[in-house]
Amino acid sequence: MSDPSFAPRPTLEAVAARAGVSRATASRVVNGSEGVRAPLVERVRQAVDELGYVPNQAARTLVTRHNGAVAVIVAEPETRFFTDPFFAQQVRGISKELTAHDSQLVLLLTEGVADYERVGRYLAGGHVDGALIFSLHADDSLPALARKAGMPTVIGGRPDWSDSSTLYVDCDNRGGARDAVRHLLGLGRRRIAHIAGPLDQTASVDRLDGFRDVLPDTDPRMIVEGDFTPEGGARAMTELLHRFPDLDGVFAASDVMASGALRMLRTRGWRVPEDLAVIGFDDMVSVAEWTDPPLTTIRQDIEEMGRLMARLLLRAIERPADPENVPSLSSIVTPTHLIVRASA
Amino acid sequence: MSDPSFAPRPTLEAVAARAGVSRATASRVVNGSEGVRAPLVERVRQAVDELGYVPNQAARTLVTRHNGAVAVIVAEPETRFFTDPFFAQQVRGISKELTAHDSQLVLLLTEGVADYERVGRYLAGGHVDGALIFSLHADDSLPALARKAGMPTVIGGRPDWSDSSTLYVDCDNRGGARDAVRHLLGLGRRRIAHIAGPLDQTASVDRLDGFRDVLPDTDPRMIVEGDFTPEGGARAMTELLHRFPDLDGVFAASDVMASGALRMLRTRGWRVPEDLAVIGFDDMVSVAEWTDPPLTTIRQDIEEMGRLMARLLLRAIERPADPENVPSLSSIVTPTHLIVRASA
DNA sequence: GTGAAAGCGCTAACAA
DNA sequence: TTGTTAGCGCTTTCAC
Repeated sequence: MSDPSFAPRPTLEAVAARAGVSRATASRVVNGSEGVRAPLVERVRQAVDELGYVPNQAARTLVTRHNGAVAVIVAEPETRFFTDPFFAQQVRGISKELTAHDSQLVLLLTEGVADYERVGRYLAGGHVDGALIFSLHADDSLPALARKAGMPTVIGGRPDWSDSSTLYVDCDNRGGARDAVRHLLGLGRRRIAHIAGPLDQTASVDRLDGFRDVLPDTDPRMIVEGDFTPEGGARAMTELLHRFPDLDGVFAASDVMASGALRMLRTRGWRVPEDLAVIGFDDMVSVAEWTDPPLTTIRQDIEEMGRLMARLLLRAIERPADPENVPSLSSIVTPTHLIVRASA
Repeated sequence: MSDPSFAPRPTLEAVAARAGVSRATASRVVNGSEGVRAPLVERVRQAVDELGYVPNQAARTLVTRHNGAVAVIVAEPETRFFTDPFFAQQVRGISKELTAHDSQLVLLLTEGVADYERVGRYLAGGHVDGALIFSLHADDSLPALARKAGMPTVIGGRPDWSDSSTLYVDCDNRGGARDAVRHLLGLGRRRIAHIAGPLDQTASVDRLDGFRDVLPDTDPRMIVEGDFTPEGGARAMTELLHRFPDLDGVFAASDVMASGALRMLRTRGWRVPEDLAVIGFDDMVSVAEWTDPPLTTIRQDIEEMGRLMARLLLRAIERPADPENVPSLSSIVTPTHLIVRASA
């Protein structure tokens, strides 16, 4: 094929030849090692430019055993991944941090356990230096997979097992939930219900625990499990109103669910916050600022959490856990803040 | 840690030794080559299982020169990528097709031309077998980059140059736009304006051309350029109403912009479709079904287009363009369909 | 049908 | 400071 694009890419060998040096020296220059005399550096640089040389990553990876790429694995059907702004923000943070460290983000979408085998192969195949895993549900085997593949791993959200060698980044879900409920209480509300997230996720459990910390004697029927979607939030709200027509406050475990609840309340003619105060969780700006009325909520800095996850992983990669020492890296829990808008 | 994950991964050598065969034979079995006697196949398989062997992809890539991964490059700031449901749908289609062919999707986010150097390095580094590029603006150098790296490439949307060797997948933007305008005309509307997309993108230009095909004598001031965001749609609508208070129809070049226009119209007390009929483009279900009133629009099957892009690329990879022959692969233009809801 | 051997392009000891 | 020499783990002729 005379297709120019099919001219084989130049190798380091070619660069070395052109610069009249050995492959080793060429390699040193390309990798910015110290101790190559200036004129040689110059010649090699020039050869690189003239030839349009770019190192072959596979060859490099084969010897250095790492490849400047990190996998982001989402234990959630694509539908939710692309639909819930939460993920977008987290990935944005990760992506920024990774880019700044010249590392590539490889997004691994899993449409259910069926894809896990593929993911396992990918990780074990040494495509990436580490893995970031999100949105784990109870008993998810993804972390085990990553561990078996020998991948440094950071988990988004507290895992449901405790194990000091597992790194994660989470926000203070429980504390945030307490703040939310106290805010409602401060508003004089006394009949407060909770729309929980899926209880197979620790974030949901922790927020529920926070709710109970403040209101330990709440009737269990005042707690309804949602699924982190607007529809789920609306359904839960309907159920709650059906059970307790005299509610005056609701703490929803996510803004997205709160938005569904708000929509439902409006269609039923409830006034928010007059009749019923609603508070969310997340401060997903694209949601909370656009509900009617705008949503009072508990802010967690999702993008920052993404950045922190990436940073932690990068560190874990460059400084692999030393079996002899106490692990030098540790998980991170970020603070939350009450953001008051109009709904409570 | 006595971390088991630090046991080095088994190599083909180890498998061969355990099975009592040569590395070559082990390789044949692993790769499913014909012509290895059954008992040997069995022994190798068993060794693979026992050792938990997974081929090292870097080593494999080094010799086969391809690596079962495809890059998806989005020429758009992350903000829009994660915000506009268009991308999500397209990626979903791509991801499905790729997964079905056991190929990995590597998402390369670019936050502007500054990142292009990184992307170029990545492509030339041979990390991936091909590239899918989206959302090109005029004079974007991404395709040139990919070509220089010798990457088979498929572009999402018609590129702004013509060149039969460039593969792309697009929908019939111009025909769809004509249908939209004719629908408005069929409703008896006579003062029809157009909210265009950014005119440095061919999709916008083609839709505008379709508009003009049907309404060649339209006052140029009835055409306002938006930016494919809801805010842009709202701004354009405001401007249009300011210029022509007697409008009775609007064709917006995207559902997302139409939703912004609708929101603006509602706040100003316009009734849709009574006072003003609005039609969009895309049939982004998550948008069009939820506007008030639900949006009449021109449907393009975005997910399917994603699938087609991936399929085309996969074919281009396995059957590299032969300069001697006429290219055996060709671009694809998919049909559009009018979807009538309530807004027009 | 199976194995021996030659690399793929690169980095990293080790010598010089 | 520079070059020589081994591999990294795998696929793939080419003999047997």
